[in-house]
Amino acid sequence: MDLTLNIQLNLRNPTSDTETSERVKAAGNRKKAATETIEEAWARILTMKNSDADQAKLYEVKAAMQAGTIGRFPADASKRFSKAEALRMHRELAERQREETLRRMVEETPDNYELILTREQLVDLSAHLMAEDIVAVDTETTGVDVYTDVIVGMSFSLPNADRHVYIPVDHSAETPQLSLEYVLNTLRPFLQHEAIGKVLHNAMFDIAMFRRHGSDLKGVVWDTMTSMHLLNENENDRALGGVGSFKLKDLAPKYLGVASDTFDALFGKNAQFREVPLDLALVYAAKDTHLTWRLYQFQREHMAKMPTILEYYQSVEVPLLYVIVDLEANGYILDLDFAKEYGEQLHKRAKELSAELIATLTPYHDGEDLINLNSTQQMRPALSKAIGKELPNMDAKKTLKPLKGEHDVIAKLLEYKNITKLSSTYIDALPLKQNPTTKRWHSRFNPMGTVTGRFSSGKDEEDKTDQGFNAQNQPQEARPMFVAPPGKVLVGADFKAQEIRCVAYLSGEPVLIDAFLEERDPYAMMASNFYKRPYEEVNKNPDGSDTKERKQMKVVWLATLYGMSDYSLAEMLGVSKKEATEFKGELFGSMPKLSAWLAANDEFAKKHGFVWADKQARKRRVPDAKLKRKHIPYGKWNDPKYEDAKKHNSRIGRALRQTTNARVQGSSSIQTKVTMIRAHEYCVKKPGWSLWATVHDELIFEVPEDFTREEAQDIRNIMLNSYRWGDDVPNGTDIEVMRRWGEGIPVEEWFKSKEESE
DNA sequence: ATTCTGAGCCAC
DNA sequence: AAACGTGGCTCAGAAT
Repeated sequence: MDLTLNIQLNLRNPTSDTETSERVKAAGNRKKAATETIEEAWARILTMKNSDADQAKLYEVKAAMQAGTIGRFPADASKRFSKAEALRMHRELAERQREETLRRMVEETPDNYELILTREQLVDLSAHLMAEDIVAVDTETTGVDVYTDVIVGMSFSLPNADRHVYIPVDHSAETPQLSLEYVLNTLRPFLQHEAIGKVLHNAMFDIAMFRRHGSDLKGVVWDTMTSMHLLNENENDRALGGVGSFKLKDLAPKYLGVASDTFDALFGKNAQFREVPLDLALVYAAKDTHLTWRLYQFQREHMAKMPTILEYYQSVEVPLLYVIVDLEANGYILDLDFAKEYGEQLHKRAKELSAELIATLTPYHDGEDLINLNSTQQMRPALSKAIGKELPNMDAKKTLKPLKGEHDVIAKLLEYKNITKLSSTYIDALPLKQNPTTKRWHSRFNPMGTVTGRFSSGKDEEDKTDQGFNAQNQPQEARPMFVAPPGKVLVGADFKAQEIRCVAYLSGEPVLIDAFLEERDPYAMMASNFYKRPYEEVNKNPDGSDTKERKQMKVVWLATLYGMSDYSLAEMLGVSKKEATEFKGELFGSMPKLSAWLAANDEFAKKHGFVWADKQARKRRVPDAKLKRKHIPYGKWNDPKYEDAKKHNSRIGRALRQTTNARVQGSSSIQTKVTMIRAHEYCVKKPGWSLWATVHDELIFEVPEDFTREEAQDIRNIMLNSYRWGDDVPNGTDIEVMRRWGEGIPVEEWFKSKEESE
């Protein structure tokens, strides 16, 4: 209601022409009296130290004043003209522009945009929807919590009929509207029609929203947001030419040449769409599906030129959307008693440590206030003085840990940091994120959240409820908070050595392939090959622990996969750089096919500016790989003249480090996603079964606790056979059963102990 | 008062 | 010179 009033008020503009000219006149009169003219004031204000944003605003106001469109506020006119006043005038200017934009939007509403308000209109629309092949769909809601918020309207773009409609169902306008229930019932044949395609921007949100209101949205064939990720995963990155986001409003200007204002810019920050007047709601909402449709056509055309990507998108990423909606909706149960008890333990210990640390460090702290143990800025100088040694930074692993044995204060600080991180980020924070509607905890899994194709997990950009959390970085200590529902258990299945198997397949390296064929540990196999010693001897120590050689091989392996320099490798292994270089040289000398593959990845990227994931399903564009290195003469490294050259070269280095990793991580993510789709298909056929989570190389299921050996075997088959690395490299999996996350026993043991207790 | 950035650290 | 890939969250401190 507020907004409607505002708009009406503002259309009867308070700063009418006569008033404006009066103000201009008043300002002019006072100008003579003042010691400073407006021109002088502007000169003074514009030479002040203003931020870029402020400076731009100031110029806008100056131009508007000169054009006579805005004058000084009468209340301010007696005072000296200040920057603050100019900025207040800018706010009025911006507000007028906003109103003008809204007025124009309504005035210029295209003829084929229609508001659907009556049963007759809806019945007619329904018939036309059923005659379409593909329709663009969007919902307008009260918020982004798909378990709590409600639909206030929905829009559709019908390409065959050339119509773009908005159906308000819960706007606070006085105009009578159709009820949501009636609309959903009438449109159900369309919404649930598998063969009538649906195109959306961020489809997971709308699928979940429709489901919440009791109507599945079937037949989604394209998501302009996820497909944009596939077409340009760097769209987020302005340094690589992206627009900085994957929002429809940001993509439309770039790819369709259509200017598009954001919701916030048009309606204000915390505006509710249901308060937007219907004529305005129509043009805004219908434009959304119209743009979605046009973006779809554009994307479709471009992806068709990359048929392997198109095939992957349609057969994996699109079906996956439904899988993730289910996975997220299933959610988690947390053991709040566990969290409370554990949290109290942590607080108690943190308090003790905090008191001791403050007592020790206060004499070395310069500030007036008590030293803040969480501030690296305060802690570094104080701690340096306390131990009599200048610390370069406060990095726990690199800087503090090596000094732990010598200085009790550092040992205590490390324990303190550990505990406070654990409690503030996980143990205390998670219990507060329970969803008010479902009473469960729901994380977000973004299937296109990374540039390589892995999932990211966390909260929604637009989410103001603070209920989201990253489910993929829960530390070992926090995982037991997550418990299986009553009568169920969690079954975790990982891809054993997923990325190394992937490398074995992509490179064709026989040393690696043989390791997997013989079901041997690849690190031990590499160690055996490298040190020319028997496999058993380098695999496990007599006490069952991992050998030094195997551990070292794992470090080197991962280092290489991620493009680590010899310098860093030496640091990590505790040897000289020369030794590290030799070590790597010999190791990879013993695996020529792998070495050739690594080199080929870089060469390909240098030539083409991108690399492929498996089966050319996905590209990772690294345009910086094509740049030519700039020469920096010896001894000039610290010359400021070469700052840009250094930056330039480090971009190239970074791009080349990304190539191999992107191929491996990208291909592995495809394996995980395909397997998830198969796993989901299996779950929907089994009462009580659901997918619970995925953590990159791992799937976790929620299943009835009386699940059978046969069903466990089904899970194994799904893991091993849904996506294979060619014919030569077998997959591997370990399956475990848990009542609490992270406290698993091997599935065989689970069945054995069950039989024994019977 | 709100938003942004960097340091640091959790996961794979 | 920099030196390990992909993410997200919290806190401090600065910027707006």
